[in-house]
Amino acid sequence: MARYNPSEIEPRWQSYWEQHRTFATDDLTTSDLKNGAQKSYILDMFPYPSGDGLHVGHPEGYTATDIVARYRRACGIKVLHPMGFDAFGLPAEEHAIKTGVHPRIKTEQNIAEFVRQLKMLGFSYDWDRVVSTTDEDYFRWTQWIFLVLYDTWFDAEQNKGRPIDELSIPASIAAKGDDAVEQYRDSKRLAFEAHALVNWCPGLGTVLANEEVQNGVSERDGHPVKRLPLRQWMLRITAYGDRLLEGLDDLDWPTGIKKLQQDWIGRSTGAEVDFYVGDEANYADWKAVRAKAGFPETEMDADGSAVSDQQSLRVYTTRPDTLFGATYMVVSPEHPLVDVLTTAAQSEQVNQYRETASFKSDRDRTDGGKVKTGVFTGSHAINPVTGKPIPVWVADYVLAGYGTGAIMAVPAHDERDFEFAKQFDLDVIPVVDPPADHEDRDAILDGQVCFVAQGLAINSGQFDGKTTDEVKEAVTLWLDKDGIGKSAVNFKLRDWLFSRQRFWGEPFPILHEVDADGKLTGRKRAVPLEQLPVTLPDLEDFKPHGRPEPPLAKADDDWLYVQLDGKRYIRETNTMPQWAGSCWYFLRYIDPKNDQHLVDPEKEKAWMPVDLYVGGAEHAVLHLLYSRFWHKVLYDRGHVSTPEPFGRLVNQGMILGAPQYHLSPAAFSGAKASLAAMGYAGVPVGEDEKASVILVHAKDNSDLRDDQIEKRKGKSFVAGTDIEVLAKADKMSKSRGNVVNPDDIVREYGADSLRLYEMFMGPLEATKPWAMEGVGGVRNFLDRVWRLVVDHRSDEGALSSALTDDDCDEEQNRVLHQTIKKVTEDTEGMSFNTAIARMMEFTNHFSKSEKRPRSAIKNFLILLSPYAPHIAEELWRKLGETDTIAHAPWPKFDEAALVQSSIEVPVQINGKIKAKINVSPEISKDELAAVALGDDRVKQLIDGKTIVKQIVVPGRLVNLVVK
RNA sequence: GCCGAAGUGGCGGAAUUGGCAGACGCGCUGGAUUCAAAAUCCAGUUCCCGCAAGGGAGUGAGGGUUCGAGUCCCUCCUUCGGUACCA
Repeated sequence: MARYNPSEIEPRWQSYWEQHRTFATDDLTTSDLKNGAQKSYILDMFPYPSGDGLHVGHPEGYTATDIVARYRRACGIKVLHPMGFDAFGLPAEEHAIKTGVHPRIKTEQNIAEFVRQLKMLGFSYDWDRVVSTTDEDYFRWTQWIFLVLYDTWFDAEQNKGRPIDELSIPASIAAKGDDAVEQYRDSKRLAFEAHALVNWCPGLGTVLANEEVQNGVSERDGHPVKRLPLRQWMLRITAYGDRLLEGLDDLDWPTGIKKLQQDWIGRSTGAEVDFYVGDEANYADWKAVRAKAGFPETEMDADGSAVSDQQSLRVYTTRPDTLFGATYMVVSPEHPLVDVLTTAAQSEQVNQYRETASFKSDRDRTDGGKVKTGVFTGSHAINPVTGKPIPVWVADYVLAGYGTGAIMAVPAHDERDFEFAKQFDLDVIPVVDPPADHEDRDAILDGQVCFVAQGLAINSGQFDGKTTDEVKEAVTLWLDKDGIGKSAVNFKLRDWLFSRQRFWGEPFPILHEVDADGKLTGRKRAVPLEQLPVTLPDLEDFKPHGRPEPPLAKADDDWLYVQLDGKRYIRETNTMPQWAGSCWYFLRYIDPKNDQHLVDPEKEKAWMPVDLYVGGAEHAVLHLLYSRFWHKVLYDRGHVSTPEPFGRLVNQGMILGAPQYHLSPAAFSGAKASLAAMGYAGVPVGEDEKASVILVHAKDNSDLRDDQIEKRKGKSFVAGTDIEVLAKADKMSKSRGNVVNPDDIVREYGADSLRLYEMFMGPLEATKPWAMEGVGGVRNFLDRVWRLVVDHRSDEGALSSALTDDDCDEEQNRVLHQTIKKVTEDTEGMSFNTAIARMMEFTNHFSKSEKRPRSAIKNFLILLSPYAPHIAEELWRKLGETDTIAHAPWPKFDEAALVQSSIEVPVQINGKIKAKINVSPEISKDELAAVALGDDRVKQLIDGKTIVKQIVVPGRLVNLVVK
């Protein structure tokens, strides 16, 4: 058979690469780099090995990186291009609960399937470096890094993490004894324990991840989810807020992703202000004390909430300039001072309100109807600048976890406060005068409309007439001097809740001391490093035990209890979240088998940072932020050499299903009968406003074809009817029936076609719909490439008789070198779609040639090889080469071959193209103008008119402006 | 609501960044080859008027800058993605 047959050649080359270890990573040391070697670490976001196998979205990014990796190798650059699996996670555990099969078994099966599919696509990974986050050899080091976090405190002065034993202990604490010292240390560690709310689902008897809770009910069975406080491990990512923000500046990342991270970190500047809430009679005394002693530091409790002096209520505001307009205050329902503030008369109402709020999830509180609720505490605070008493309310529009959990409300200049004030009829005092031309100025000054922008101060005593910025500064200074306020910085970023009450995750390497009666003493210690990893216990079954403790608590005492240095300990039973393993996997690829270090420092220095990181935008914030955080801690502690892990980041766009014909549910029910008569049925998808019905053939649920739709006046209708439909491409999903399986594509068209098609669809970053005809299109191209070399009519696979050892003619040479140039530039710029288009043009040109010089074809095959490696290898071999094409050096283009003896230049008259002239490419400006004016058609058109202006751009165009 | 990305033929998309709009592919039309088909090859294919030569319009809408705008500026519309009271 002489036909192009990918199902025969692809597996053959895949096993060739595997046997010859063609893509084993080159050795690389820092001295190689000093001697001029170039390196490139090309990384894919590793997949979660789901039971569904690979979908077509995976190969998109993987093909892109594979092309770059193969291209750079061909350019002589040392390449590290690994793959692995992010294999901890819920689905395997759910599967285990259902079937009793250990998650490890299911996970290994899934990984094996992923590996099969990845190999089937011919990616040039170094398979010797595969890691899985679930391997004990791997998570040993995840636990090790956790212990680094546990052993680190953040020195705000040096702005870096330091070993905990370098933390100086205040004398007052040292005086209280060892336990106090240890508690003090614990309160500063980057990994610390605190009480936080978990989603407990009594119906399922299990704790749920946030993703599993929707609208306050369990996503799986619809049971309501309760929020329970549980002891949790937290990571102090907030300490690195500034560093994470500043680090973004030097990264070659999409600006959109940087912005998302900036917004997520959410740094704001403003002031903290204390409002006196004590007995009015003592206000003067309090002020006097403050003026003398100054503004006390905000002290944090072990769980991160602010400690108060009980006499004052501390707020955070970004608009200290509006302090004169603060007409009431609000504290969050969880605020520690609520009980103190609530008067006896109000206590029933307040308690009830807090109770209701405690059942609401964060989502419930913030989602849905924006109607604000709240209760008056009965107390008043004193506005420090006006000296007037203002009421203090409890309301859940103030979040406990941000700022101080309390606000001064300035309804005239804050939308939320304004809304609340209108609802509860509270005072609105404008203190910022909008610009005179503001359309609502009168209403704003009358307190009828809220104004949040900047202006000039009014109703603000000595500050009247100053600008917002001036007042901000002046008020903050004034408060500072009186010891009742201070400038402050806040982050939206919260500390990272790091523990999960699940089985299938990394166990924490932490031991809690127990006394002789088995009671916790409150003391804990790290598992000694040489005892890592802490492996998961063998459990009989994985069913939830009905209590909100982690499943590991069900383990045998053998696992659970540890004797160490004469003391008895119980193991930590929480497990780490799925993010943990993915925070550092790129380091392990560099040295995957090292059992002494997480990564050999010399190798780490040679390969880091990652030069190209490709993955979906869904990880824009969390994964990338968490990774950067861990990396900075490892950097501070000297374990890695770069402050940032990922130099360049590219987000691949989503691949949508093929367009389908939709109509609204109402339209569908109206037309149901007539559609059924035509053999059509509807598949309802989406919910609420997004609900719609997809039209399909009733007999096999297949989508309608284009010829079953007709277009009239720009609208689409079911052919022969007035039933209007809308063509729309959606995310692939089982319910829509638009999922494309890579196995099917490889079987029908071949892996090279799949790779090529996904790259040809459009720009890598764009969202684009799948079209099966497009796969046929690139397959056509590969067939043509095949016939460039092989005589497809011969049974023995003889080479095409057009092949010759002659040199290229001038035009062939130009086409070849233009192709080399364009493919090189586009591959470097990751514009794969246009590189492929250029290769198609090459193929079209040489297909037509009677004579096809072998040298040109070979050069072309090298250009093609990163894109369609199997066919390139096969034809390379057929042309007599004996080594793999992967070892062929990337061709260079010859600038001289690109120039044409004559080029066509358009001549415009008043901006419209009227003629074209053929000139030499080197023609000067004046000559070009002369040729243009000498052209017959141009002469004719400007005859009798005056040339007002002539624009001559050599090599591009001539434009004559005539009157 | 806010933030981000994007709107170009029947479809996916090109366009050296202000210089020939529609590269390349799909689809479609016609032709060659064939007993016939598949496959292949050749030609055509933005729309409108015209037999043609040619003319006119045209990159979501409207305005502007410019000799010249898909590209820059202003206003608006639509779609997709993200986000959700962060004081």
